[in-house]
Order: sequence, then C-alpha cells, then structure tokens
Amino acid sequence: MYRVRTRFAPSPTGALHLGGVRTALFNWLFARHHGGTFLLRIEDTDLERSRTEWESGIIEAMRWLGLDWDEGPFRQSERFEFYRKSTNLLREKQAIYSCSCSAEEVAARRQGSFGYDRHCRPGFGPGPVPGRDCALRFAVPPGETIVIEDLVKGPVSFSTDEIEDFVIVRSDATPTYQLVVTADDIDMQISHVIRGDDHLKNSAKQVLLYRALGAPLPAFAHLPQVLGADRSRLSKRHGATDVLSYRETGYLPDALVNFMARLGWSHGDEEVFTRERLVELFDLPAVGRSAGVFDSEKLEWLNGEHLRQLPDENIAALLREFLERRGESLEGTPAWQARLVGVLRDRSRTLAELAEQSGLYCRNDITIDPKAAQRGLGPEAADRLRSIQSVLEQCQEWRADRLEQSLRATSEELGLKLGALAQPLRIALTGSTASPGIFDVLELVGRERARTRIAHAITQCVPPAP
RNA sequence: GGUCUCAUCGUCUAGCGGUUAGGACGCCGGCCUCUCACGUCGGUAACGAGGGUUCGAUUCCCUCUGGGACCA
Repeated sequence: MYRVRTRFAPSPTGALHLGGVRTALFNWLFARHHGGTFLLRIEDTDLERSRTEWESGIIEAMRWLGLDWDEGPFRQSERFEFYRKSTNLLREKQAIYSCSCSAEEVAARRQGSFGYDRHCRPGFGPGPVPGRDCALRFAVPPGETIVIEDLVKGPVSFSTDEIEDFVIVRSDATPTYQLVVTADDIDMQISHVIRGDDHLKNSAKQVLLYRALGAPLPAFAHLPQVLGADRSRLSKRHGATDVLSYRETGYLPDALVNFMARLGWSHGDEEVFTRERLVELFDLPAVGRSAGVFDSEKLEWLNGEHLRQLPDENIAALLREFLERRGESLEGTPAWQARLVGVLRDRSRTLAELAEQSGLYCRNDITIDPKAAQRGLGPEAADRLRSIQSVLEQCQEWRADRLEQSLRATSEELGLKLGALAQPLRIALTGSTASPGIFDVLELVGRERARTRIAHAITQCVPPAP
C-alpha cells in the first residue's frame, strides 16, 4: 500500500484567492481523508514577481482556514542546487539539448501557430550558434500519444506532435516551471498531483519529464475552474479576490471551507458539513467535471448556518475577536455578551452583521429613523410610552420574562393589543420598526438607557390634533 | 486561430437506460408572531440543438452550438 502525499504549491505573486483556496482545500481534504501527508511548497522561482509579503499572506490565509500542512513550507528559491542536479541527470540521459535561439528568432521563423521549430535540436536543424548563451530545451519525442489517466476528467490524451520542445532552463540559467515542479514532485514523492485544470497541458509535458527522469508517475487530478458570476475566470474584477477579506467581512473559516468544498464536490443532498465530516466523506470520485460559479449569496447563507451551530459563548468570543481586529471592542460581561449574541444570532449571517446589530445595545445615543417615527410615533404613542415608562419604573427585576409579564398585563388593562405598545416602544428603543423581541431588547438595552430613550421618543411624537 | 475540456432550474448540484427529473441558495406566497429574523409549509424555475443505438434516452455514441482553459 502506498502513502498518499499531496501538496499545495502557490506562487507568492499575489494574495491567495478563492481558486487557490479550493485547490489547497481539495489537496488537504484528500490527504486527510486517506491519512496521508499534505505539504506546502512556495513556488517562488520567479524572483521578479515573488514577494515575501505575499508569501506570508498566503500562509496566514492557510492558517486562518485551518489547512494545516505536515511538511514545509518549502521554497523553490532555496533549491536551485537541486534543480541543477536534475538538469544534469536530464543531460546525461540526452533528453535535453542546448538552444541559442532568441524568442524573436523563434517567432520570426514560426509557421502557422505551432511553437518552436527545433532549429537547434540535433538531427532536426542546424544547431546552436557557438558562443551564445544557451537555453536548454526538452527533446519531445515525435509521434507519440501521452495519455493522462485523470482522476477527475478521465483519460485525456495529447499527441506529442502538439507539444513543442519546451524550455527547461532559460539562457540565464534559471530553471523553468516545468522543471522545478516535476523535480520537486518527484523528490517530495507526491503521489497525487491535484491542481486546477488550467494545468492539464502542463501535465502532459511533465509526464515526459517524469519518464526522462526515470520516475514513477503520480496520479493526476485536474479540478475544474472556479468562475466569477460572469462565467469568466476569477480575478480582481470579481472583487473579494483575497480570501483574507472574507475574514474581515465576518465569515467563518469552517463556512468558507464548507462552501468551497461544495463547489465542485457533493455528497447527495447534503449541504452543511462540518470540517470533520468533510474529511470523512471527501474523495476524488465525487468531484464534478464542470466549472463552477462562485455564488456569494449561498456563501452568506451557509455562513449563517455555521454561525447558528455554535454555542453563544463561542460566537461571542468570535465577535470580540472580530471587533478587536477592527480596533473596536464589545462592552459588558461575558454573560451579558452571550445573552446579546443569543438574541442576535438568528438575525445575522456574518460577524459583520452581528457587530453592526450589537451596536444598538452598546451605544448611548441612537437615531430614530424618520420613516419609523412617521409610522409608529403618532398622536397616541406619547401616552402609551408614558404608561410604559411608569410600568417599567415599577419593575423590580430587569429581566425579559418579568418585563414581558408587566407589559402584557398593561396592554390588557389598556384594552390594547400587545403590538400597540410594542411598536412605539421598539421605535423608542431601537429607532427602527424591526428588531429582536421587544422584551429581549428591553433587557439588553438596560434600565438606564431604556428610560432615556423612551423619554426622548415621547418628545418626538406627533402631538394630538387640536 | 490550434489543442484540450465542459454542458440538468438564474447559481451550486443529485441522477449513473424506465423518476410526477430530487435537494440547496435566491426569488414569490402562507403559517408562526410584538416587528424583523429564525423556523415551517407551499410555489416559481432545468435536461442547449440535431442525428443515431435501444422496446425506451437527461443518462451511451457522433455532429453542431455554446462556455471555459492552455498555447500563441
């Protein structure tokens, strides 16, 4: 039995975006499901575009999402010596040859749309110009068919006649993507190469390299793309390209993980999965073949589902963290905070919404929405609010259930429906016609603030007609 | 343009020859109710087109169309 080893290999040339997260997640899930090893490899050979800030951003995002790795992070920039050895091996096996052609020369000679014309390849052209810096190209064997037994797409075949003699080492002696990926995947004994299907054709080239290096082939699994709402490839245009921005807008890592897993993978009719259940159920055969569009509304719903499955205390802790990250804080005792969250949780889908709603209970001043005032602070409201005010003053215990008792009794005495008292009170306390249950609001707002808000609302009521 | 690839409600998807084509998000409506949510009940909405194969195709094969990716 062989060991499952997967890797996620991002380039630190930008933030980790949703497509990358999906690739990372599927590698992680696959490794965890099979009890294998997951490693992180930073593909930073493009020294021009790679930045350490991006690298640490990617690592932070991986940590936030809980995609922990067992080995690494490895950096390709620290492995040039190893690539040189791989190159020497290829040279010994005569799988590569020197090429002095410049990009301009190649382009000028190109007929039709096909790539390099094998000008420098022994037996095919005149050979390199002496004295010039040479790139190294891979000698692709003509007339063969490469079949990739893809675990997602099924068998995919390429003719080697469609694969040009690709560059392995540039004329400035830096190794190319094709070489470093293959050499590393061999060296790190990657058993399953799971990546986006934009790499499908690269895989054909890499199969050639595995063969030339005498290494056993890994299994390949090419995941369909994640597309934006306009069905084009996900990019900055689609906004929220950096996954860490989902942390800033109050999404839970587990919800994002659940959502990304369901984008391209499914398990019957199930929608909501815990991380543990994903690990238990995930496997490649259940991964779909077609590209998927990222639907932020469904993510929002799913986040609400995950939020609601947490105990109040945990949500309160998340809310505190969330606010601290913004340089704000949540007032009150932990017990009060848990109570607050318990009341608001069903009305929030994200921590950002929760934070916004909690403001009402932590602020001294509120503003009354003019439309709400118009609807609910009519001529009768002032008297009703005065009645409420006096009833509340007599209330011994400032608790939702006691407050409810008193106010229900009052509405009966006045021969009014509860709503006739609750709506003006709601507007007085929250400035809005919509809020959590009015007794919970009263309790959370507290006696002092309730008193001043009601008093202020009375002054805002339309006076009775003369 | 060449090559590869994909195709079920607007979106994510179930389906793996015979189903009233199922679920979820969204949207619309009922119920619950002090409002709003939550919850719950119901509704809207899909097999891209044409050929085959078959007693029978959403399902298998081919072509087209459309989408996507890669290379340039």
